[in-house]
Amino acid sequence: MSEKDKIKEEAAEKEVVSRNFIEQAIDQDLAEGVYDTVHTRFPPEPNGYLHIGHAKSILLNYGLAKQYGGKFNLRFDDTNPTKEKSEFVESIKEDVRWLGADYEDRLFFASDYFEQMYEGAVKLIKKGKAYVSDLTAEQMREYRGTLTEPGREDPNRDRSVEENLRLFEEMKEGRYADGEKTLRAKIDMASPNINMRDPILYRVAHLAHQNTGDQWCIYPMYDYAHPIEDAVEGITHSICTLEFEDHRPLYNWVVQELEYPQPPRQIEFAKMYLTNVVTGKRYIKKLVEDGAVDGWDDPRLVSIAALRRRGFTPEAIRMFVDLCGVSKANSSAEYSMLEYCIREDLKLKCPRVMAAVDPIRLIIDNYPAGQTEMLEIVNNPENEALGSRKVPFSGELYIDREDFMEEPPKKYFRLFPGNEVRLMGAYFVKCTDYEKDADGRVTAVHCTYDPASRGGNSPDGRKVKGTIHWVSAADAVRAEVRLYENIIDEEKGVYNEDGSLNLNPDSLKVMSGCYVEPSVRGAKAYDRFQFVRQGFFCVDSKDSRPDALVFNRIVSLKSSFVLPKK
RNA sequence: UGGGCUAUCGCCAAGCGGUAAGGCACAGGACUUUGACUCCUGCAUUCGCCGGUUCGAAUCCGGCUAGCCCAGCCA
Repeated sequence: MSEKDKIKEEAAEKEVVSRNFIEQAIDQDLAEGVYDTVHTRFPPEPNGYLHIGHAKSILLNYGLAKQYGGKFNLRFDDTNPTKEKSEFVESIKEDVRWLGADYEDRLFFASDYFEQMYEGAVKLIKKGKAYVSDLTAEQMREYRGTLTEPGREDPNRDRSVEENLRLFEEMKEGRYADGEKTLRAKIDMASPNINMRDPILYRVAHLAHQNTGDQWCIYPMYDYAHPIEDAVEGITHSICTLEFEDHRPLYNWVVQELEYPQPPRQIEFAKMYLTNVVTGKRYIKKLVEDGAVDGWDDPRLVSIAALRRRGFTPEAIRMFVDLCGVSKANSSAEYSMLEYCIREDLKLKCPRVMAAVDPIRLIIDNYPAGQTEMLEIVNNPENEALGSRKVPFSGELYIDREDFMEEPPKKYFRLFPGNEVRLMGAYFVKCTDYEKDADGRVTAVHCTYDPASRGGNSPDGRKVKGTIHWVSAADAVRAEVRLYENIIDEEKGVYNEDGSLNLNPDSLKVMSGCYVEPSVRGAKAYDRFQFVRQGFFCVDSKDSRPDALVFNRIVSLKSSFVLPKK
């Protein structure tokens, strides 16, 4: 009965899962009948690669649509041809799809609405709400005023509707050079909100656009274009980041003046990054140019492409985003939270296999010479569905260097002279001797095995404290394993005083002579494994070949074992 | 110094006037053929600060402090 109460309580707890402030706003809108559906969008400018920060926006928007039975659009905000490339629209589409944010057939481009935007501008001019300005960029800045002083009115502010119409038409026809004329909204030059001081709606730019080519030489500004894009697509909740809060009055001004029947509602949230990561385009560009990283998808980076290559799953990223939550407080999540998510996701999904990343030989002196036997080992003790495999065992194995010590500290319960351990899934072995090279480096460890302990248990009930992993030398698959640490030196923080990055010199360790058990032979790109006692690993999609496997360490296993310092 | 926003445990984050959820991290312990996993246990007499209202305040009011954003013909 107390058992029942517990279950009840747990169920109640689940019901009470709190809603974030955006969900609360949507609930209210729905309850009040402001909207009867939810339609969101992810509106990236195709000017670079997506990173973990974008994942939050994508998954938040997609998740909301799904949760409320609504729709989700992918829309490229391509209103500034100077920065945009079709290369980026392709990579963004790939990343969004990979993350699982299904926009179905709703892929849009802001540039598809250029005609409507133009007509909207004409409408504003006719309403006396917009005018053509002759001010240069520099003059514009002077007239704008400062944070504390109001701006001054544009000398062209009171041009007639007819003249504005003619001038704007001429802008469109290409009669003016870049920067010669702009179209401005007529709002309030004395507004304490600088965004409302007659913001520019259109600028002239004689430039080919990635989507519309040479069709246009005037391009709408974000503040004018974005509300139109949302309204045209029937977006109900336009979710963006905090820095646009000041733009909301302008957003509302546009949809109101253009008289859209069901204006969308802009809601801002705080973007969240990870602590100690690099996301700045300039910085990453420099790392790539300097050869400090392998490219924009170097597994040490946190672009979506990098995370994918490292071996992260969309599920783990989704879990991470969910765990972080949504709020308006600027924050930065610790990397350990992401690590938790990927371990949690992979724990049951991956087969657990054995690999000697830094191998030394283990010779079983009393094992019949030339003999090999096949041992059946389960692939994942926590997930029977993954079945089992046969692993060859012989008298000469590889083990990891860390699993042997000549002079062990206290509480070390791996291999050392005289100590007995279990070879996982195989036999008990007792260390009898070891060999060193001229430099004093251990090259081989000798032991004897107990034939009665086959499978890993002794019939006499004898216990061992340590269990180590192994690979049969003659059957092992040679592989390269790449061990990653944060590319940033976490002790010092991301940036140096001069603005350069504090790089961690040990962020990449390439282990080239690793031995992996034969069951991984033929592993393909993105195949993931747990290397028992070590971590989760993923076949590198760029450099791995069937006959020369390359593994990326996605994340290590947690460990409370630390070797005491000598 | 104008405007906007934010402040709850090391990091996220609930809380919406009735007496501080949860997760990550961390620390103990149990279990263990992964020093993993799992399971227990611990982890904010206190909500940026100071006042006020109230029987009662993290929640309401006033004042202060700190941080973030805004003066692109970028988004």
